Amino acid sequence: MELPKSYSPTEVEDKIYERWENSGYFNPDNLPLPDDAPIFSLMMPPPNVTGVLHLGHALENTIMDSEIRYQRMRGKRAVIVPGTDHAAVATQARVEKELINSGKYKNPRQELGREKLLEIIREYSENSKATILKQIRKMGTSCDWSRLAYTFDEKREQAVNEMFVRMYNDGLIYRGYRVVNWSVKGQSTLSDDELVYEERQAKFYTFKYSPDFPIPIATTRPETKLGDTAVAVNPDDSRYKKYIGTEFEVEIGAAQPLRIKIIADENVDPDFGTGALGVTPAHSQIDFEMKEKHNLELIPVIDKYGRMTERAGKEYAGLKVLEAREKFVNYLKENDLLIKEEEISQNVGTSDRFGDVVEVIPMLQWFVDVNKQIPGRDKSLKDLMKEVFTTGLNGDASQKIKITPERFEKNYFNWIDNLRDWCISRQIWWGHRIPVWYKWAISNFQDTTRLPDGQVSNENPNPPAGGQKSKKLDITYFVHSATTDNENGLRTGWNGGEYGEKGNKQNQELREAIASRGDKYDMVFCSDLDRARETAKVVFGESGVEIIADPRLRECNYGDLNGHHERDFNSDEKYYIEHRHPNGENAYDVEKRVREFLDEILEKYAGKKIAIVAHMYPQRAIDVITNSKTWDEAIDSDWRKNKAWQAGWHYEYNQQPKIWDLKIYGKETFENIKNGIKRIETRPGKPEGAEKYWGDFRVGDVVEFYLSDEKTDTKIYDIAPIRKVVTKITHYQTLEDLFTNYKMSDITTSQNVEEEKHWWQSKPGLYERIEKYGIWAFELGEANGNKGTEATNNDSELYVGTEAPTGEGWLQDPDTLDTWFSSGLWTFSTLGWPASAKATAGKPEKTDDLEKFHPTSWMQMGYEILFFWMARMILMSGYALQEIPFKEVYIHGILRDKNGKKFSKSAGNGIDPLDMCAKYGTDALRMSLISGVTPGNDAKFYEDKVVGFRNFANKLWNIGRFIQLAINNKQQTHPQLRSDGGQATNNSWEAKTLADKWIISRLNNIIQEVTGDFDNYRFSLAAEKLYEFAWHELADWYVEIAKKQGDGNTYQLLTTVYLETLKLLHPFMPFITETIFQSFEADKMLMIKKWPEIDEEKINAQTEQDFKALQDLISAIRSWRKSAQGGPGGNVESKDILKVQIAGGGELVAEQKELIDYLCRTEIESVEELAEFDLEVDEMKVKLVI
RNA sequence: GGGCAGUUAGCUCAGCUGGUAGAGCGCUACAUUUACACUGUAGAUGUCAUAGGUUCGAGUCCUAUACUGCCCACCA
Repeated sequence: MELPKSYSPTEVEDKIYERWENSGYFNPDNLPLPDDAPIFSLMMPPPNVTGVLHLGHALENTIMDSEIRYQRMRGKRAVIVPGTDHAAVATQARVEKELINSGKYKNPRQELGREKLLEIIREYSENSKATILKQIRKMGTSCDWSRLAYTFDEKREQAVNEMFVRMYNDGLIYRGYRVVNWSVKGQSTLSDDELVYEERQAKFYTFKYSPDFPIPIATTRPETKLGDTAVAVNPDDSRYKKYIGTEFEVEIGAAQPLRIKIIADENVDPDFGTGALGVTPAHSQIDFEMKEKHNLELIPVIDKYGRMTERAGKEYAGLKVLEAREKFVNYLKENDLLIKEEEISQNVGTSDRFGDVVEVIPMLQWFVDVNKQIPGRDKSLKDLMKEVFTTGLNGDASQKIKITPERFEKNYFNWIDNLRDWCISRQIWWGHRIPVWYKWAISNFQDTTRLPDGQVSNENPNPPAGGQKSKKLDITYFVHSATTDNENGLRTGWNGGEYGEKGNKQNQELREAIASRGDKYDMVFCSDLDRARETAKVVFGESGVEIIADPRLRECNYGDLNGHHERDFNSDEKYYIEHRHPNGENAYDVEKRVREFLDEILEKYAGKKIAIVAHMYPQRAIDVITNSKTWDEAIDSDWRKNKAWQAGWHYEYNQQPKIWDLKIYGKETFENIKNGIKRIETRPGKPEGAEKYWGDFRVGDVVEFYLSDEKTDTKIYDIAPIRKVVTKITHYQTLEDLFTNYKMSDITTSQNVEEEKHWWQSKPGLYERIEKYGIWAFELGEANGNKGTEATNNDSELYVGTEAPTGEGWLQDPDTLDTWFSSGLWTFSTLGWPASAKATAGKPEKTDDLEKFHPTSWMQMGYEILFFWMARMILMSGYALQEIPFKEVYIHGILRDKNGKKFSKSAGNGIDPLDMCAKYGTDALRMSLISGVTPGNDAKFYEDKVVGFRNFANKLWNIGRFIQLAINNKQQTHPQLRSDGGQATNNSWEAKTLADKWIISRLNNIIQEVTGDFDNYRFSLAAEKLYEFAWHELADWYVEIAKKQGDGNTYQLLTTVYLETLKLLHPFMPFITETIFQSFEADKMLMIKKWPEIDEEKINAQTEQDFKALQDLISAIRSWRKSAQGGPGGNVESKDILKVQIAGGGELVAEQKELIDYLCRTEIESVEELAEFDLEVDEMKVKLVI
């Protein structure tokens, strides 16, 4: 087959790839190798399906394909398993952005809902995936497509679920209420590693909580100070030492006065700021840790919409963070508390994907515990992650990872040392659903789609598939305005609602407040008492919304509060309680009817935004019901101070049961409860200032019992808590009452009244309270169908499993997993792990592929994902398989444009690798990505570089073309030369001349060096050496010499050297080398040819030295010719007659005279050897020294 | 604050274990030659950031310093 004049990559590349693919040799199982051939496996770092391949991917594909092709030619059973990554946040953020940019949607999550949005993302990702896979082919990557994987396909989902369940069962995954990084814009958590720090200017305020507070503190986030619970100082700080341990109560405008405890902490730098740190456990990682250490309270003042909470105080509730900051700073100024205000620059954590400032807020999320000991192993995940670089996994030196370049080890260790528990739950939808189901969480976990701008969508965008539709009410509660009666201090609720000046003003304020917030309500409810009805009408009447009066929203019927709230009986008018109706209600009755009311409207108007205008007690009842408060707590918040008619209280009602946790002493009791023996729990009324008492519980609440150690009063954790639901509550005035109303057999704790009395009497304080307040009895029922997995307890309300639980009413956690959770499994989830659903914790089960290819031989990645990915692969693999994920890892840098800037869409400097392929050929692109690049260092990419390698490809091509043309010309005289039958490479040549010996020596040298370079991952060097050899030795010299030598032997030799060179170049330039090779040997495939063997005997230093001398001489002559003849139009036709004077090597010159004459177009007349070097040049003589 | 890289020709960068400074691009001159103008031949260009040290010998090893970039922590 004759080659065209120049190489046109576009015509051959696709065909060649197809030929490779059809050959089946991408699949290692098909390679013609002995059974015991060594394995070389490599997992493709899966590109994100967020778009198309960029240059970085091109680089990765080139590196790994070069490596795999080299290994394949070395006779290894080599495989690249290809795949793509669903890239949870990245993809969803990308699609949402596009939807918003399209102008069709303002908030896609809200407007489309979970299923529809997921559908769109799926479609997008499938398109993107298809494109990417095509592009990978285009790059020439020799992957085994039969093993193609996707982090979000069914098999990988199994792996993810299996891993989650195992880690959960081993206690390494836990659900906890802890501070997390929260993107307000993205409405999702982020891991610590996903934060991008930006330097910004900020104001640094120094202030005091109150005039007499002894320690000033400084902050850039004053608004969070509304949630401070401590001030930390350095234990050695003489200024503050005396205050350590004391507690202050300060009133700074929060819902309740702050109790500030002065604590000592080593980490406080006495020289920074005021040397004292205001501790805000709810909104700072470090402060949260202090809270754990010093047992502080936690007050969340910022909510997940980036607005201030009720706890921040009525003045602040609902304000955006920045508004609150301004307001609080003003407050400080007005009260003369602000000491200093200075400009500083600080690092602010922002979200890479969503682009907003990240808030730290406390939330219930899932975490991987990196410090806990792995059951059955003497190490934590953190230890394990270190071990693989030190002693080797489990102390096995063969399970040690080698990293190139080594310096990244240090980075890695530094990162590990700072590693906190890994938050793995995300609130975005695109990703692996957390394999946890909740029985009681039907509405608790529904997605709220309230936006940062305050808009609220009441439609549940995520109706659980096949399950119950979750329900929720969005309630804003307003207290009616003051009537003239009120103003006169009369509490004559039944009377009409005439407004005085104050009432009218309040009404006006309320209308304005509602209007300014743009609040729209679907319904307004009010109590049937006049003043509430009036207020509702005045305030909402014009909006046309229906106003419904409901008697259940009344103030209490002035009932007998029956001893539950002692303070209420004080009648200090603080709580409006009077005793008009002896048979009226108590607070719990109010709660009961309010709950009925709520249940009813929830049934009818689920998802609606409603306003309620009523009185104080129903509001407290709602507070109790929705916020799990006790009545005491509800009563404690002084509603009048907080201008309820302006702000309104905001509640979400969703029928979620309260879950209480309760200590149980005595294992027998615990077991009785666990085993479902019917039981009545009895408790006396509330001890003063004590924790919960039974009067706080209500029917439907869930009680979680923990077994506690009587002596130390601590929970015994190796006994899982059990859960029961409260089915009935009765209050008895005396123990006798209790025992007459219950059958004794129902009661397991005591056999009779006397015994029970005896027990109580032994605890005088308690018994007195029974005497005074009576006793509560509770009946407990089974909390419904909550069978967890084997390793967890049977009574958990949550189910963790690889598949959905059977039975009614289970709802899967709507959260998804951090994308790196699935990426971490990549090296083995791609190989069929888990082998079966029966695989049990700690016992790796192996598929054939897993057995054969894991740990993988090699991995390459950019340093920017070292922590994200490498660390997590080590964690997952080391945990689940007790194996390292890969034996060696090669770190490459990132590509930058010619100005050193990162490539990015926004910078507009993006280069599409496919454009480069089309313009210059894939091989040229590959070479340009490989050469001039050192491991771990960034490299600049510019088009000129590709042009250079395109030229090189063409040079390579034309050498082949020359050989073939020459051979065809010679065929008459040398019939053994054939270009098409394979005989051309039969090695039937002999290195006869100096040039022959030289090129063979050089070839072997190159083989040796390039092989060494490959083995040490010096790809760049290998590529450059081959470039140099092929062009400047083979083409520039030997090809020219071959023209002179011109015999069959020479061409045979030339062909051999050439084809060997093609083999060496094949890993870098697969397409062109394969194409040329097949034009020489049509029935063979270069891809699986054996890598050239070094024949060390053929390496001859003397030969190379001699030839070098010859080259120097020829160069010198040419140089002389040029300078001697000078200027253009020199005489080229006629040959110059030369007399050569030379210091040493005269023999060589004489011997190579003909060649020199040929290459220099000269005629050497004589050669004279001189003793001394003298580089003068005259007309016809060349003097030089060798 | 801790760490890691880099500083070599006009530009982009090699230079692995210390042994007389390299490549590509660009630049200059010549050449239309039968594989290739996507070419060939010849040529110019460097106190290898600075200062010390080790060594027979240092771009390479050691110690400081300067500048540039990156990572981590802090950011009250």
